[in-house]
Amino acid sequence: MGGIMNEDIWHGHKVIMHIDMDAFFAAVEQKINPGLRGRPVIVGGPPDSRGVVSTCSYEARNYGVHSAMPMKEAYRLCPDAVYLDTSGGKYTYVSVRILNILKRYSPNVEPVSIDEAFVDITGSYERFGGPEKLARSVKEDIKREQGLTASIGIALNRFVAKMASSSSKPEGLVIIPPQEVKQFLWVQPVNHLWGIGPKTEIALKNIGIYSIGDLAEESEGRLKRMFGVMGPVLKGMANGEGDDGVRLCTEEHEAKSMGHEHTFHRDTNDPDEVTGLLMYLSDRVSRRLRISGCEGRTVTLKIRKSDFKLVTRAMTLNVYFNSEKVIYKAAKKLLLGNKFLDHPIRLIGVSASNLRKSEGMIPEIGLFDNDTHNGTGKIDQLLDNLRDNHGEDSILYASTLRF
DNA sequence: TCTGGGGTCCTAGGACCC
DNA sequence: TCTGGGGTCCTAGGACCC
Repeated sequence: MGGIMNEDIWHGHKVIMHIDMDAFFAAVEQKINPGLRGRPVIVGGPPDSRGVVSTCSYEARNYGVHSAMPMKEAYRLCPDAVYLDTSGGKYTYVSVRILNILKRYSPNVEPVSIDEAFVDITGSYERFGGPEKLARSVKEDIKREQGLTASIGIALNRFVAKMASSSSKPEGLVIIPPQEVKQFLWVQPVNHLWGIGPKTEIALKNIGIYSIGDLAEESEGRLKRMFGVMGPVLKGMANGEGDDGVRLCTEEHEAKSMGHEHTFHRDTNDPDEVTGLLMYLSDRVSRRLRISGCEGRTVTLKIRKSDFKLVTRAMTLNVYFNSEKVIYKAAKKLLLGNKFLDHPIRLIGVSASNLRKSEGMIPEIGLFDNDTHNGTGKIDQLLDNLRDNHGEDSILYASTLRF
């Protein structure tokens, strides 16, 4: 160590690795079912549904299919593809195994989503012979043990690492040394920057900013006037400045809201159909609250109308709740009180927010007495027990059976 | 082609309190 | 007569990410 040849280009910087699984859901399906290998696989539901593509295999991408594309359009482009529903359990199982692989290389692993994670390898890369050797070893482990490929980016902070991994999918490995961050960023279009979506991209183009390099040169004052607090942050990112702190997966992540939503196969304002779904969604939300030991105080009803316009109405209660009855009652009040049934509805959603951890005590109450301090009754407890022992769909409210 | 479902964060206005 | 300034809570909408 110490010779000029070995001088550490990372000295004084963190070394952050971003791992992104290639076409994750589709790749898992192809791994489980060898008959799907080499074929276009589209995960996201039946081809005639109103959904969008969640993930598709690279074979499907050759037909122009990509994620977030409406299912019906994917079908038009690639009618011979295999269409699959997403099935959470399988993917979570593989995801946990991949996180365990990553933990061999550093304890500082931050899962971003089911198929992505950041790893702070500042303190461990030397042990593996440098960042590149470490990354190659990670990819080999994932390939050998899970039969899947990943793309990896390494840089001095999280968002540059993420952009590095995105820049060479699939099976990529891109390392951006601290000295080369600006060259890497500035030639790219501005919408490649994390946090710049379609709206911001248009606003930036309107003032002549097309590349990240353009953004880096724009005056901070102008950006602040246009984008508020985000303005200067964006300029900083264009110059490679960003958060390099990795949040450990051992740190408890407290959810801020929990919700479920569903799009009807056809728009409807049939009261039975709408309230039936509302009951189902309320049930799902209350169940999630209880499983995670949370209570909420605010119920939000979300309605997407036939014209695709989104409306939300919220109600904050005086008491915390985690029972289906309380959520449903509030959601129904919001539905009827705002006359949402006067016009056809495309989607409804129910969510709970203003969350806190429940107090542990469960008061002694009668079977049909559901009006306890937090709204949890014996019936809910019975349902929880049934589902814990026999599965999530072992019991449903009668009115939810149609779904 | 007609646009999912799970979230987070930010903004802005109004009610209300001191 | 007119009418402050700060703070919190709540609601609604919107941008963005995976």
